[in-house]
Amino acid sequence: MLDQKFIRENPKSVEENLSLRGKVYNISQIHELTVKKKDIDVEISSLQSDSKKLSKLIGQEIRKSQSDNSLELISLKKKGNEYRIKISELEEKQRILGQEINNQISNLPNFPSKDAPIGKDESNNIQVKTWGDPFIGDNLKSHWEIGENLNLFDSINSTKISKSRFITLIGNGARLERALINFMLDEHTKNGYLELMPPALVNSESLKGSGQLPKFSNESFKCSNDDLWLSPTAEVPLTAFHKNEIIDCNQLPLKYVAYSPCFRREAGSYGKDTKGLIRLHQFNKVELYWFCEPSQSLEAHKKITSDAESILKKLNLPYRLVDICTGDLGFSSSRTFDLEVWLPSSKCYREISSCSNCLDFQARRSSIRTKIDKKNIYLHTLNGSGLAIGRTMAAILENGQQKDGSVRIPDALIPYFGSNFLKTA
RNA sequence: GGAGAGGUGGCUGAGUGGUUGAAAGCGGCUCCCUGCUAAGGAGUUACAGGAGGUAACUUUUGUCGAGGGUUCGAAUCCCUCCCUCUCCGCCA
Repeated sequence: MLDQKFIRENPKSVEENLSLRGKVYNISQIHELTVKKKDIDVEISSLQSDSKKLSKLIGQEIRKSQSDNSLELISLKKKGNEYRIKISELEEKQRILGQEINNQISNLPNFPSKDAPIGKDESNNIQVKTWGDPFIGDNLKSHWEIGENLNLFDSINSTKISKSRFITLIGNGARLERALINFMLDEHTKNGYLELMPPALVNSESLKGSGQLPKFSNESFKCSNDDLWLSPTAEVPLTAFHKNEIIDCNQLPLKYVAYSPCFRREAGSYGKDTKGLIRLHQFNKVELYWFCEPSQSLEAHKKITSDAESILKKLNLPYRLVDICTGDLGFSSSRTFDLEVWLPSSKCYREISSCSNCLDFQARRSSIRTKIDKKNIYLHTLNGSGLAIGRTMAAILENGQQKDGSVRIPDALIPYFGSNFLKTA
């Protein structure tokens, strides 16, 4: 959420900043509404002040005269009644305006960072660095072929259970998934993160708080009988964990790691990644999340990204770091670094982690603050996948594939998985 | 799902229509006293918004779970909702 006062006082600057996203934003209407609302706020405030004084006077008169229906009192009460009518009329206008403003501002994305590369879509993203040597060879199998050969997961039967884009992990596939979750959680907790296991169902407020609502209601699953949604990412419950709080600045930064199942409708992605583990309605993810003081967030962004990278390094998976351009930034983010893992079968890098600095955008929506120098200021929030489990499995299968059809398990994972190769049973 | 109880400031806890933004206590902060510590004394101590000021600050409004209503005036009366707790039932 952008600051309403800032919009009122700097409409031009708001438009310029938002337009970096490669789309024209016209906020003249919102601006006009905020100005109008301010005038009404001031008028109401002054009428209320008068009305309040009158009420006190009436109270004093009643006590003094021991009667509450003298001619003078009746006239004073009548005047009070006029105040009430006038104020309630204005309040109605104020309410409608406030709602409209809120509605419109909720649909505005965050300002892109000045440091983010300017561009209109993902073709303008910038590769910052690569790590490891991409595995290139002939006759390399896709992870879904490997999965089928080794009987690691099943999508056919899963459509019977649910529908397409669901998967059932089987035997060593399920075991590998579990090993990856435990491995990542252990690595991050060793690294100073506090583990949380939040609810998978979240209410509308929480989705608004992190930016998924109101604009992207189409992208999450909703429960029909309750105000609850299946969480699309642990970022949602983690943000909401501290909703409406003022956090002691001595406790900052707060660093959380959470495993959670994630649910996404993937509307509009028909025909994309229909095979394998890349794009599912339900997937597992280990998420990193920071709450920090504004002055720390640039540093925190580097740290959260390198914490996510450390997992890829330990798993010995080649990857690259991409600086997302202004036109490709997510709604809540001001700057995002994507980590993309090498997938030999498709000879390209695929997103496996997205590390974003949301500045105070989510904190303002969720009202999460801290007190610095006696002033309440909104915190900065950062999130990063550390990592998406399904895509990590896909990468391990493809990058670890051997000529004999087996898959080599990365050394770091062996203690968790229990053996060093995946073979046919 | 059935029955009951309850939601007040950082915490405990008073408060059923009129200077109550809210007693009292605890905690926090400032100052005083004291050789140190302990104890004692005085004061102070919520959040959000608006207006004015470069600022320190001044002023004003709203907020006693949330939203409505009654009234000149609501923490207090009425309605709706949410949440918490206890007991029973059901259940991983």
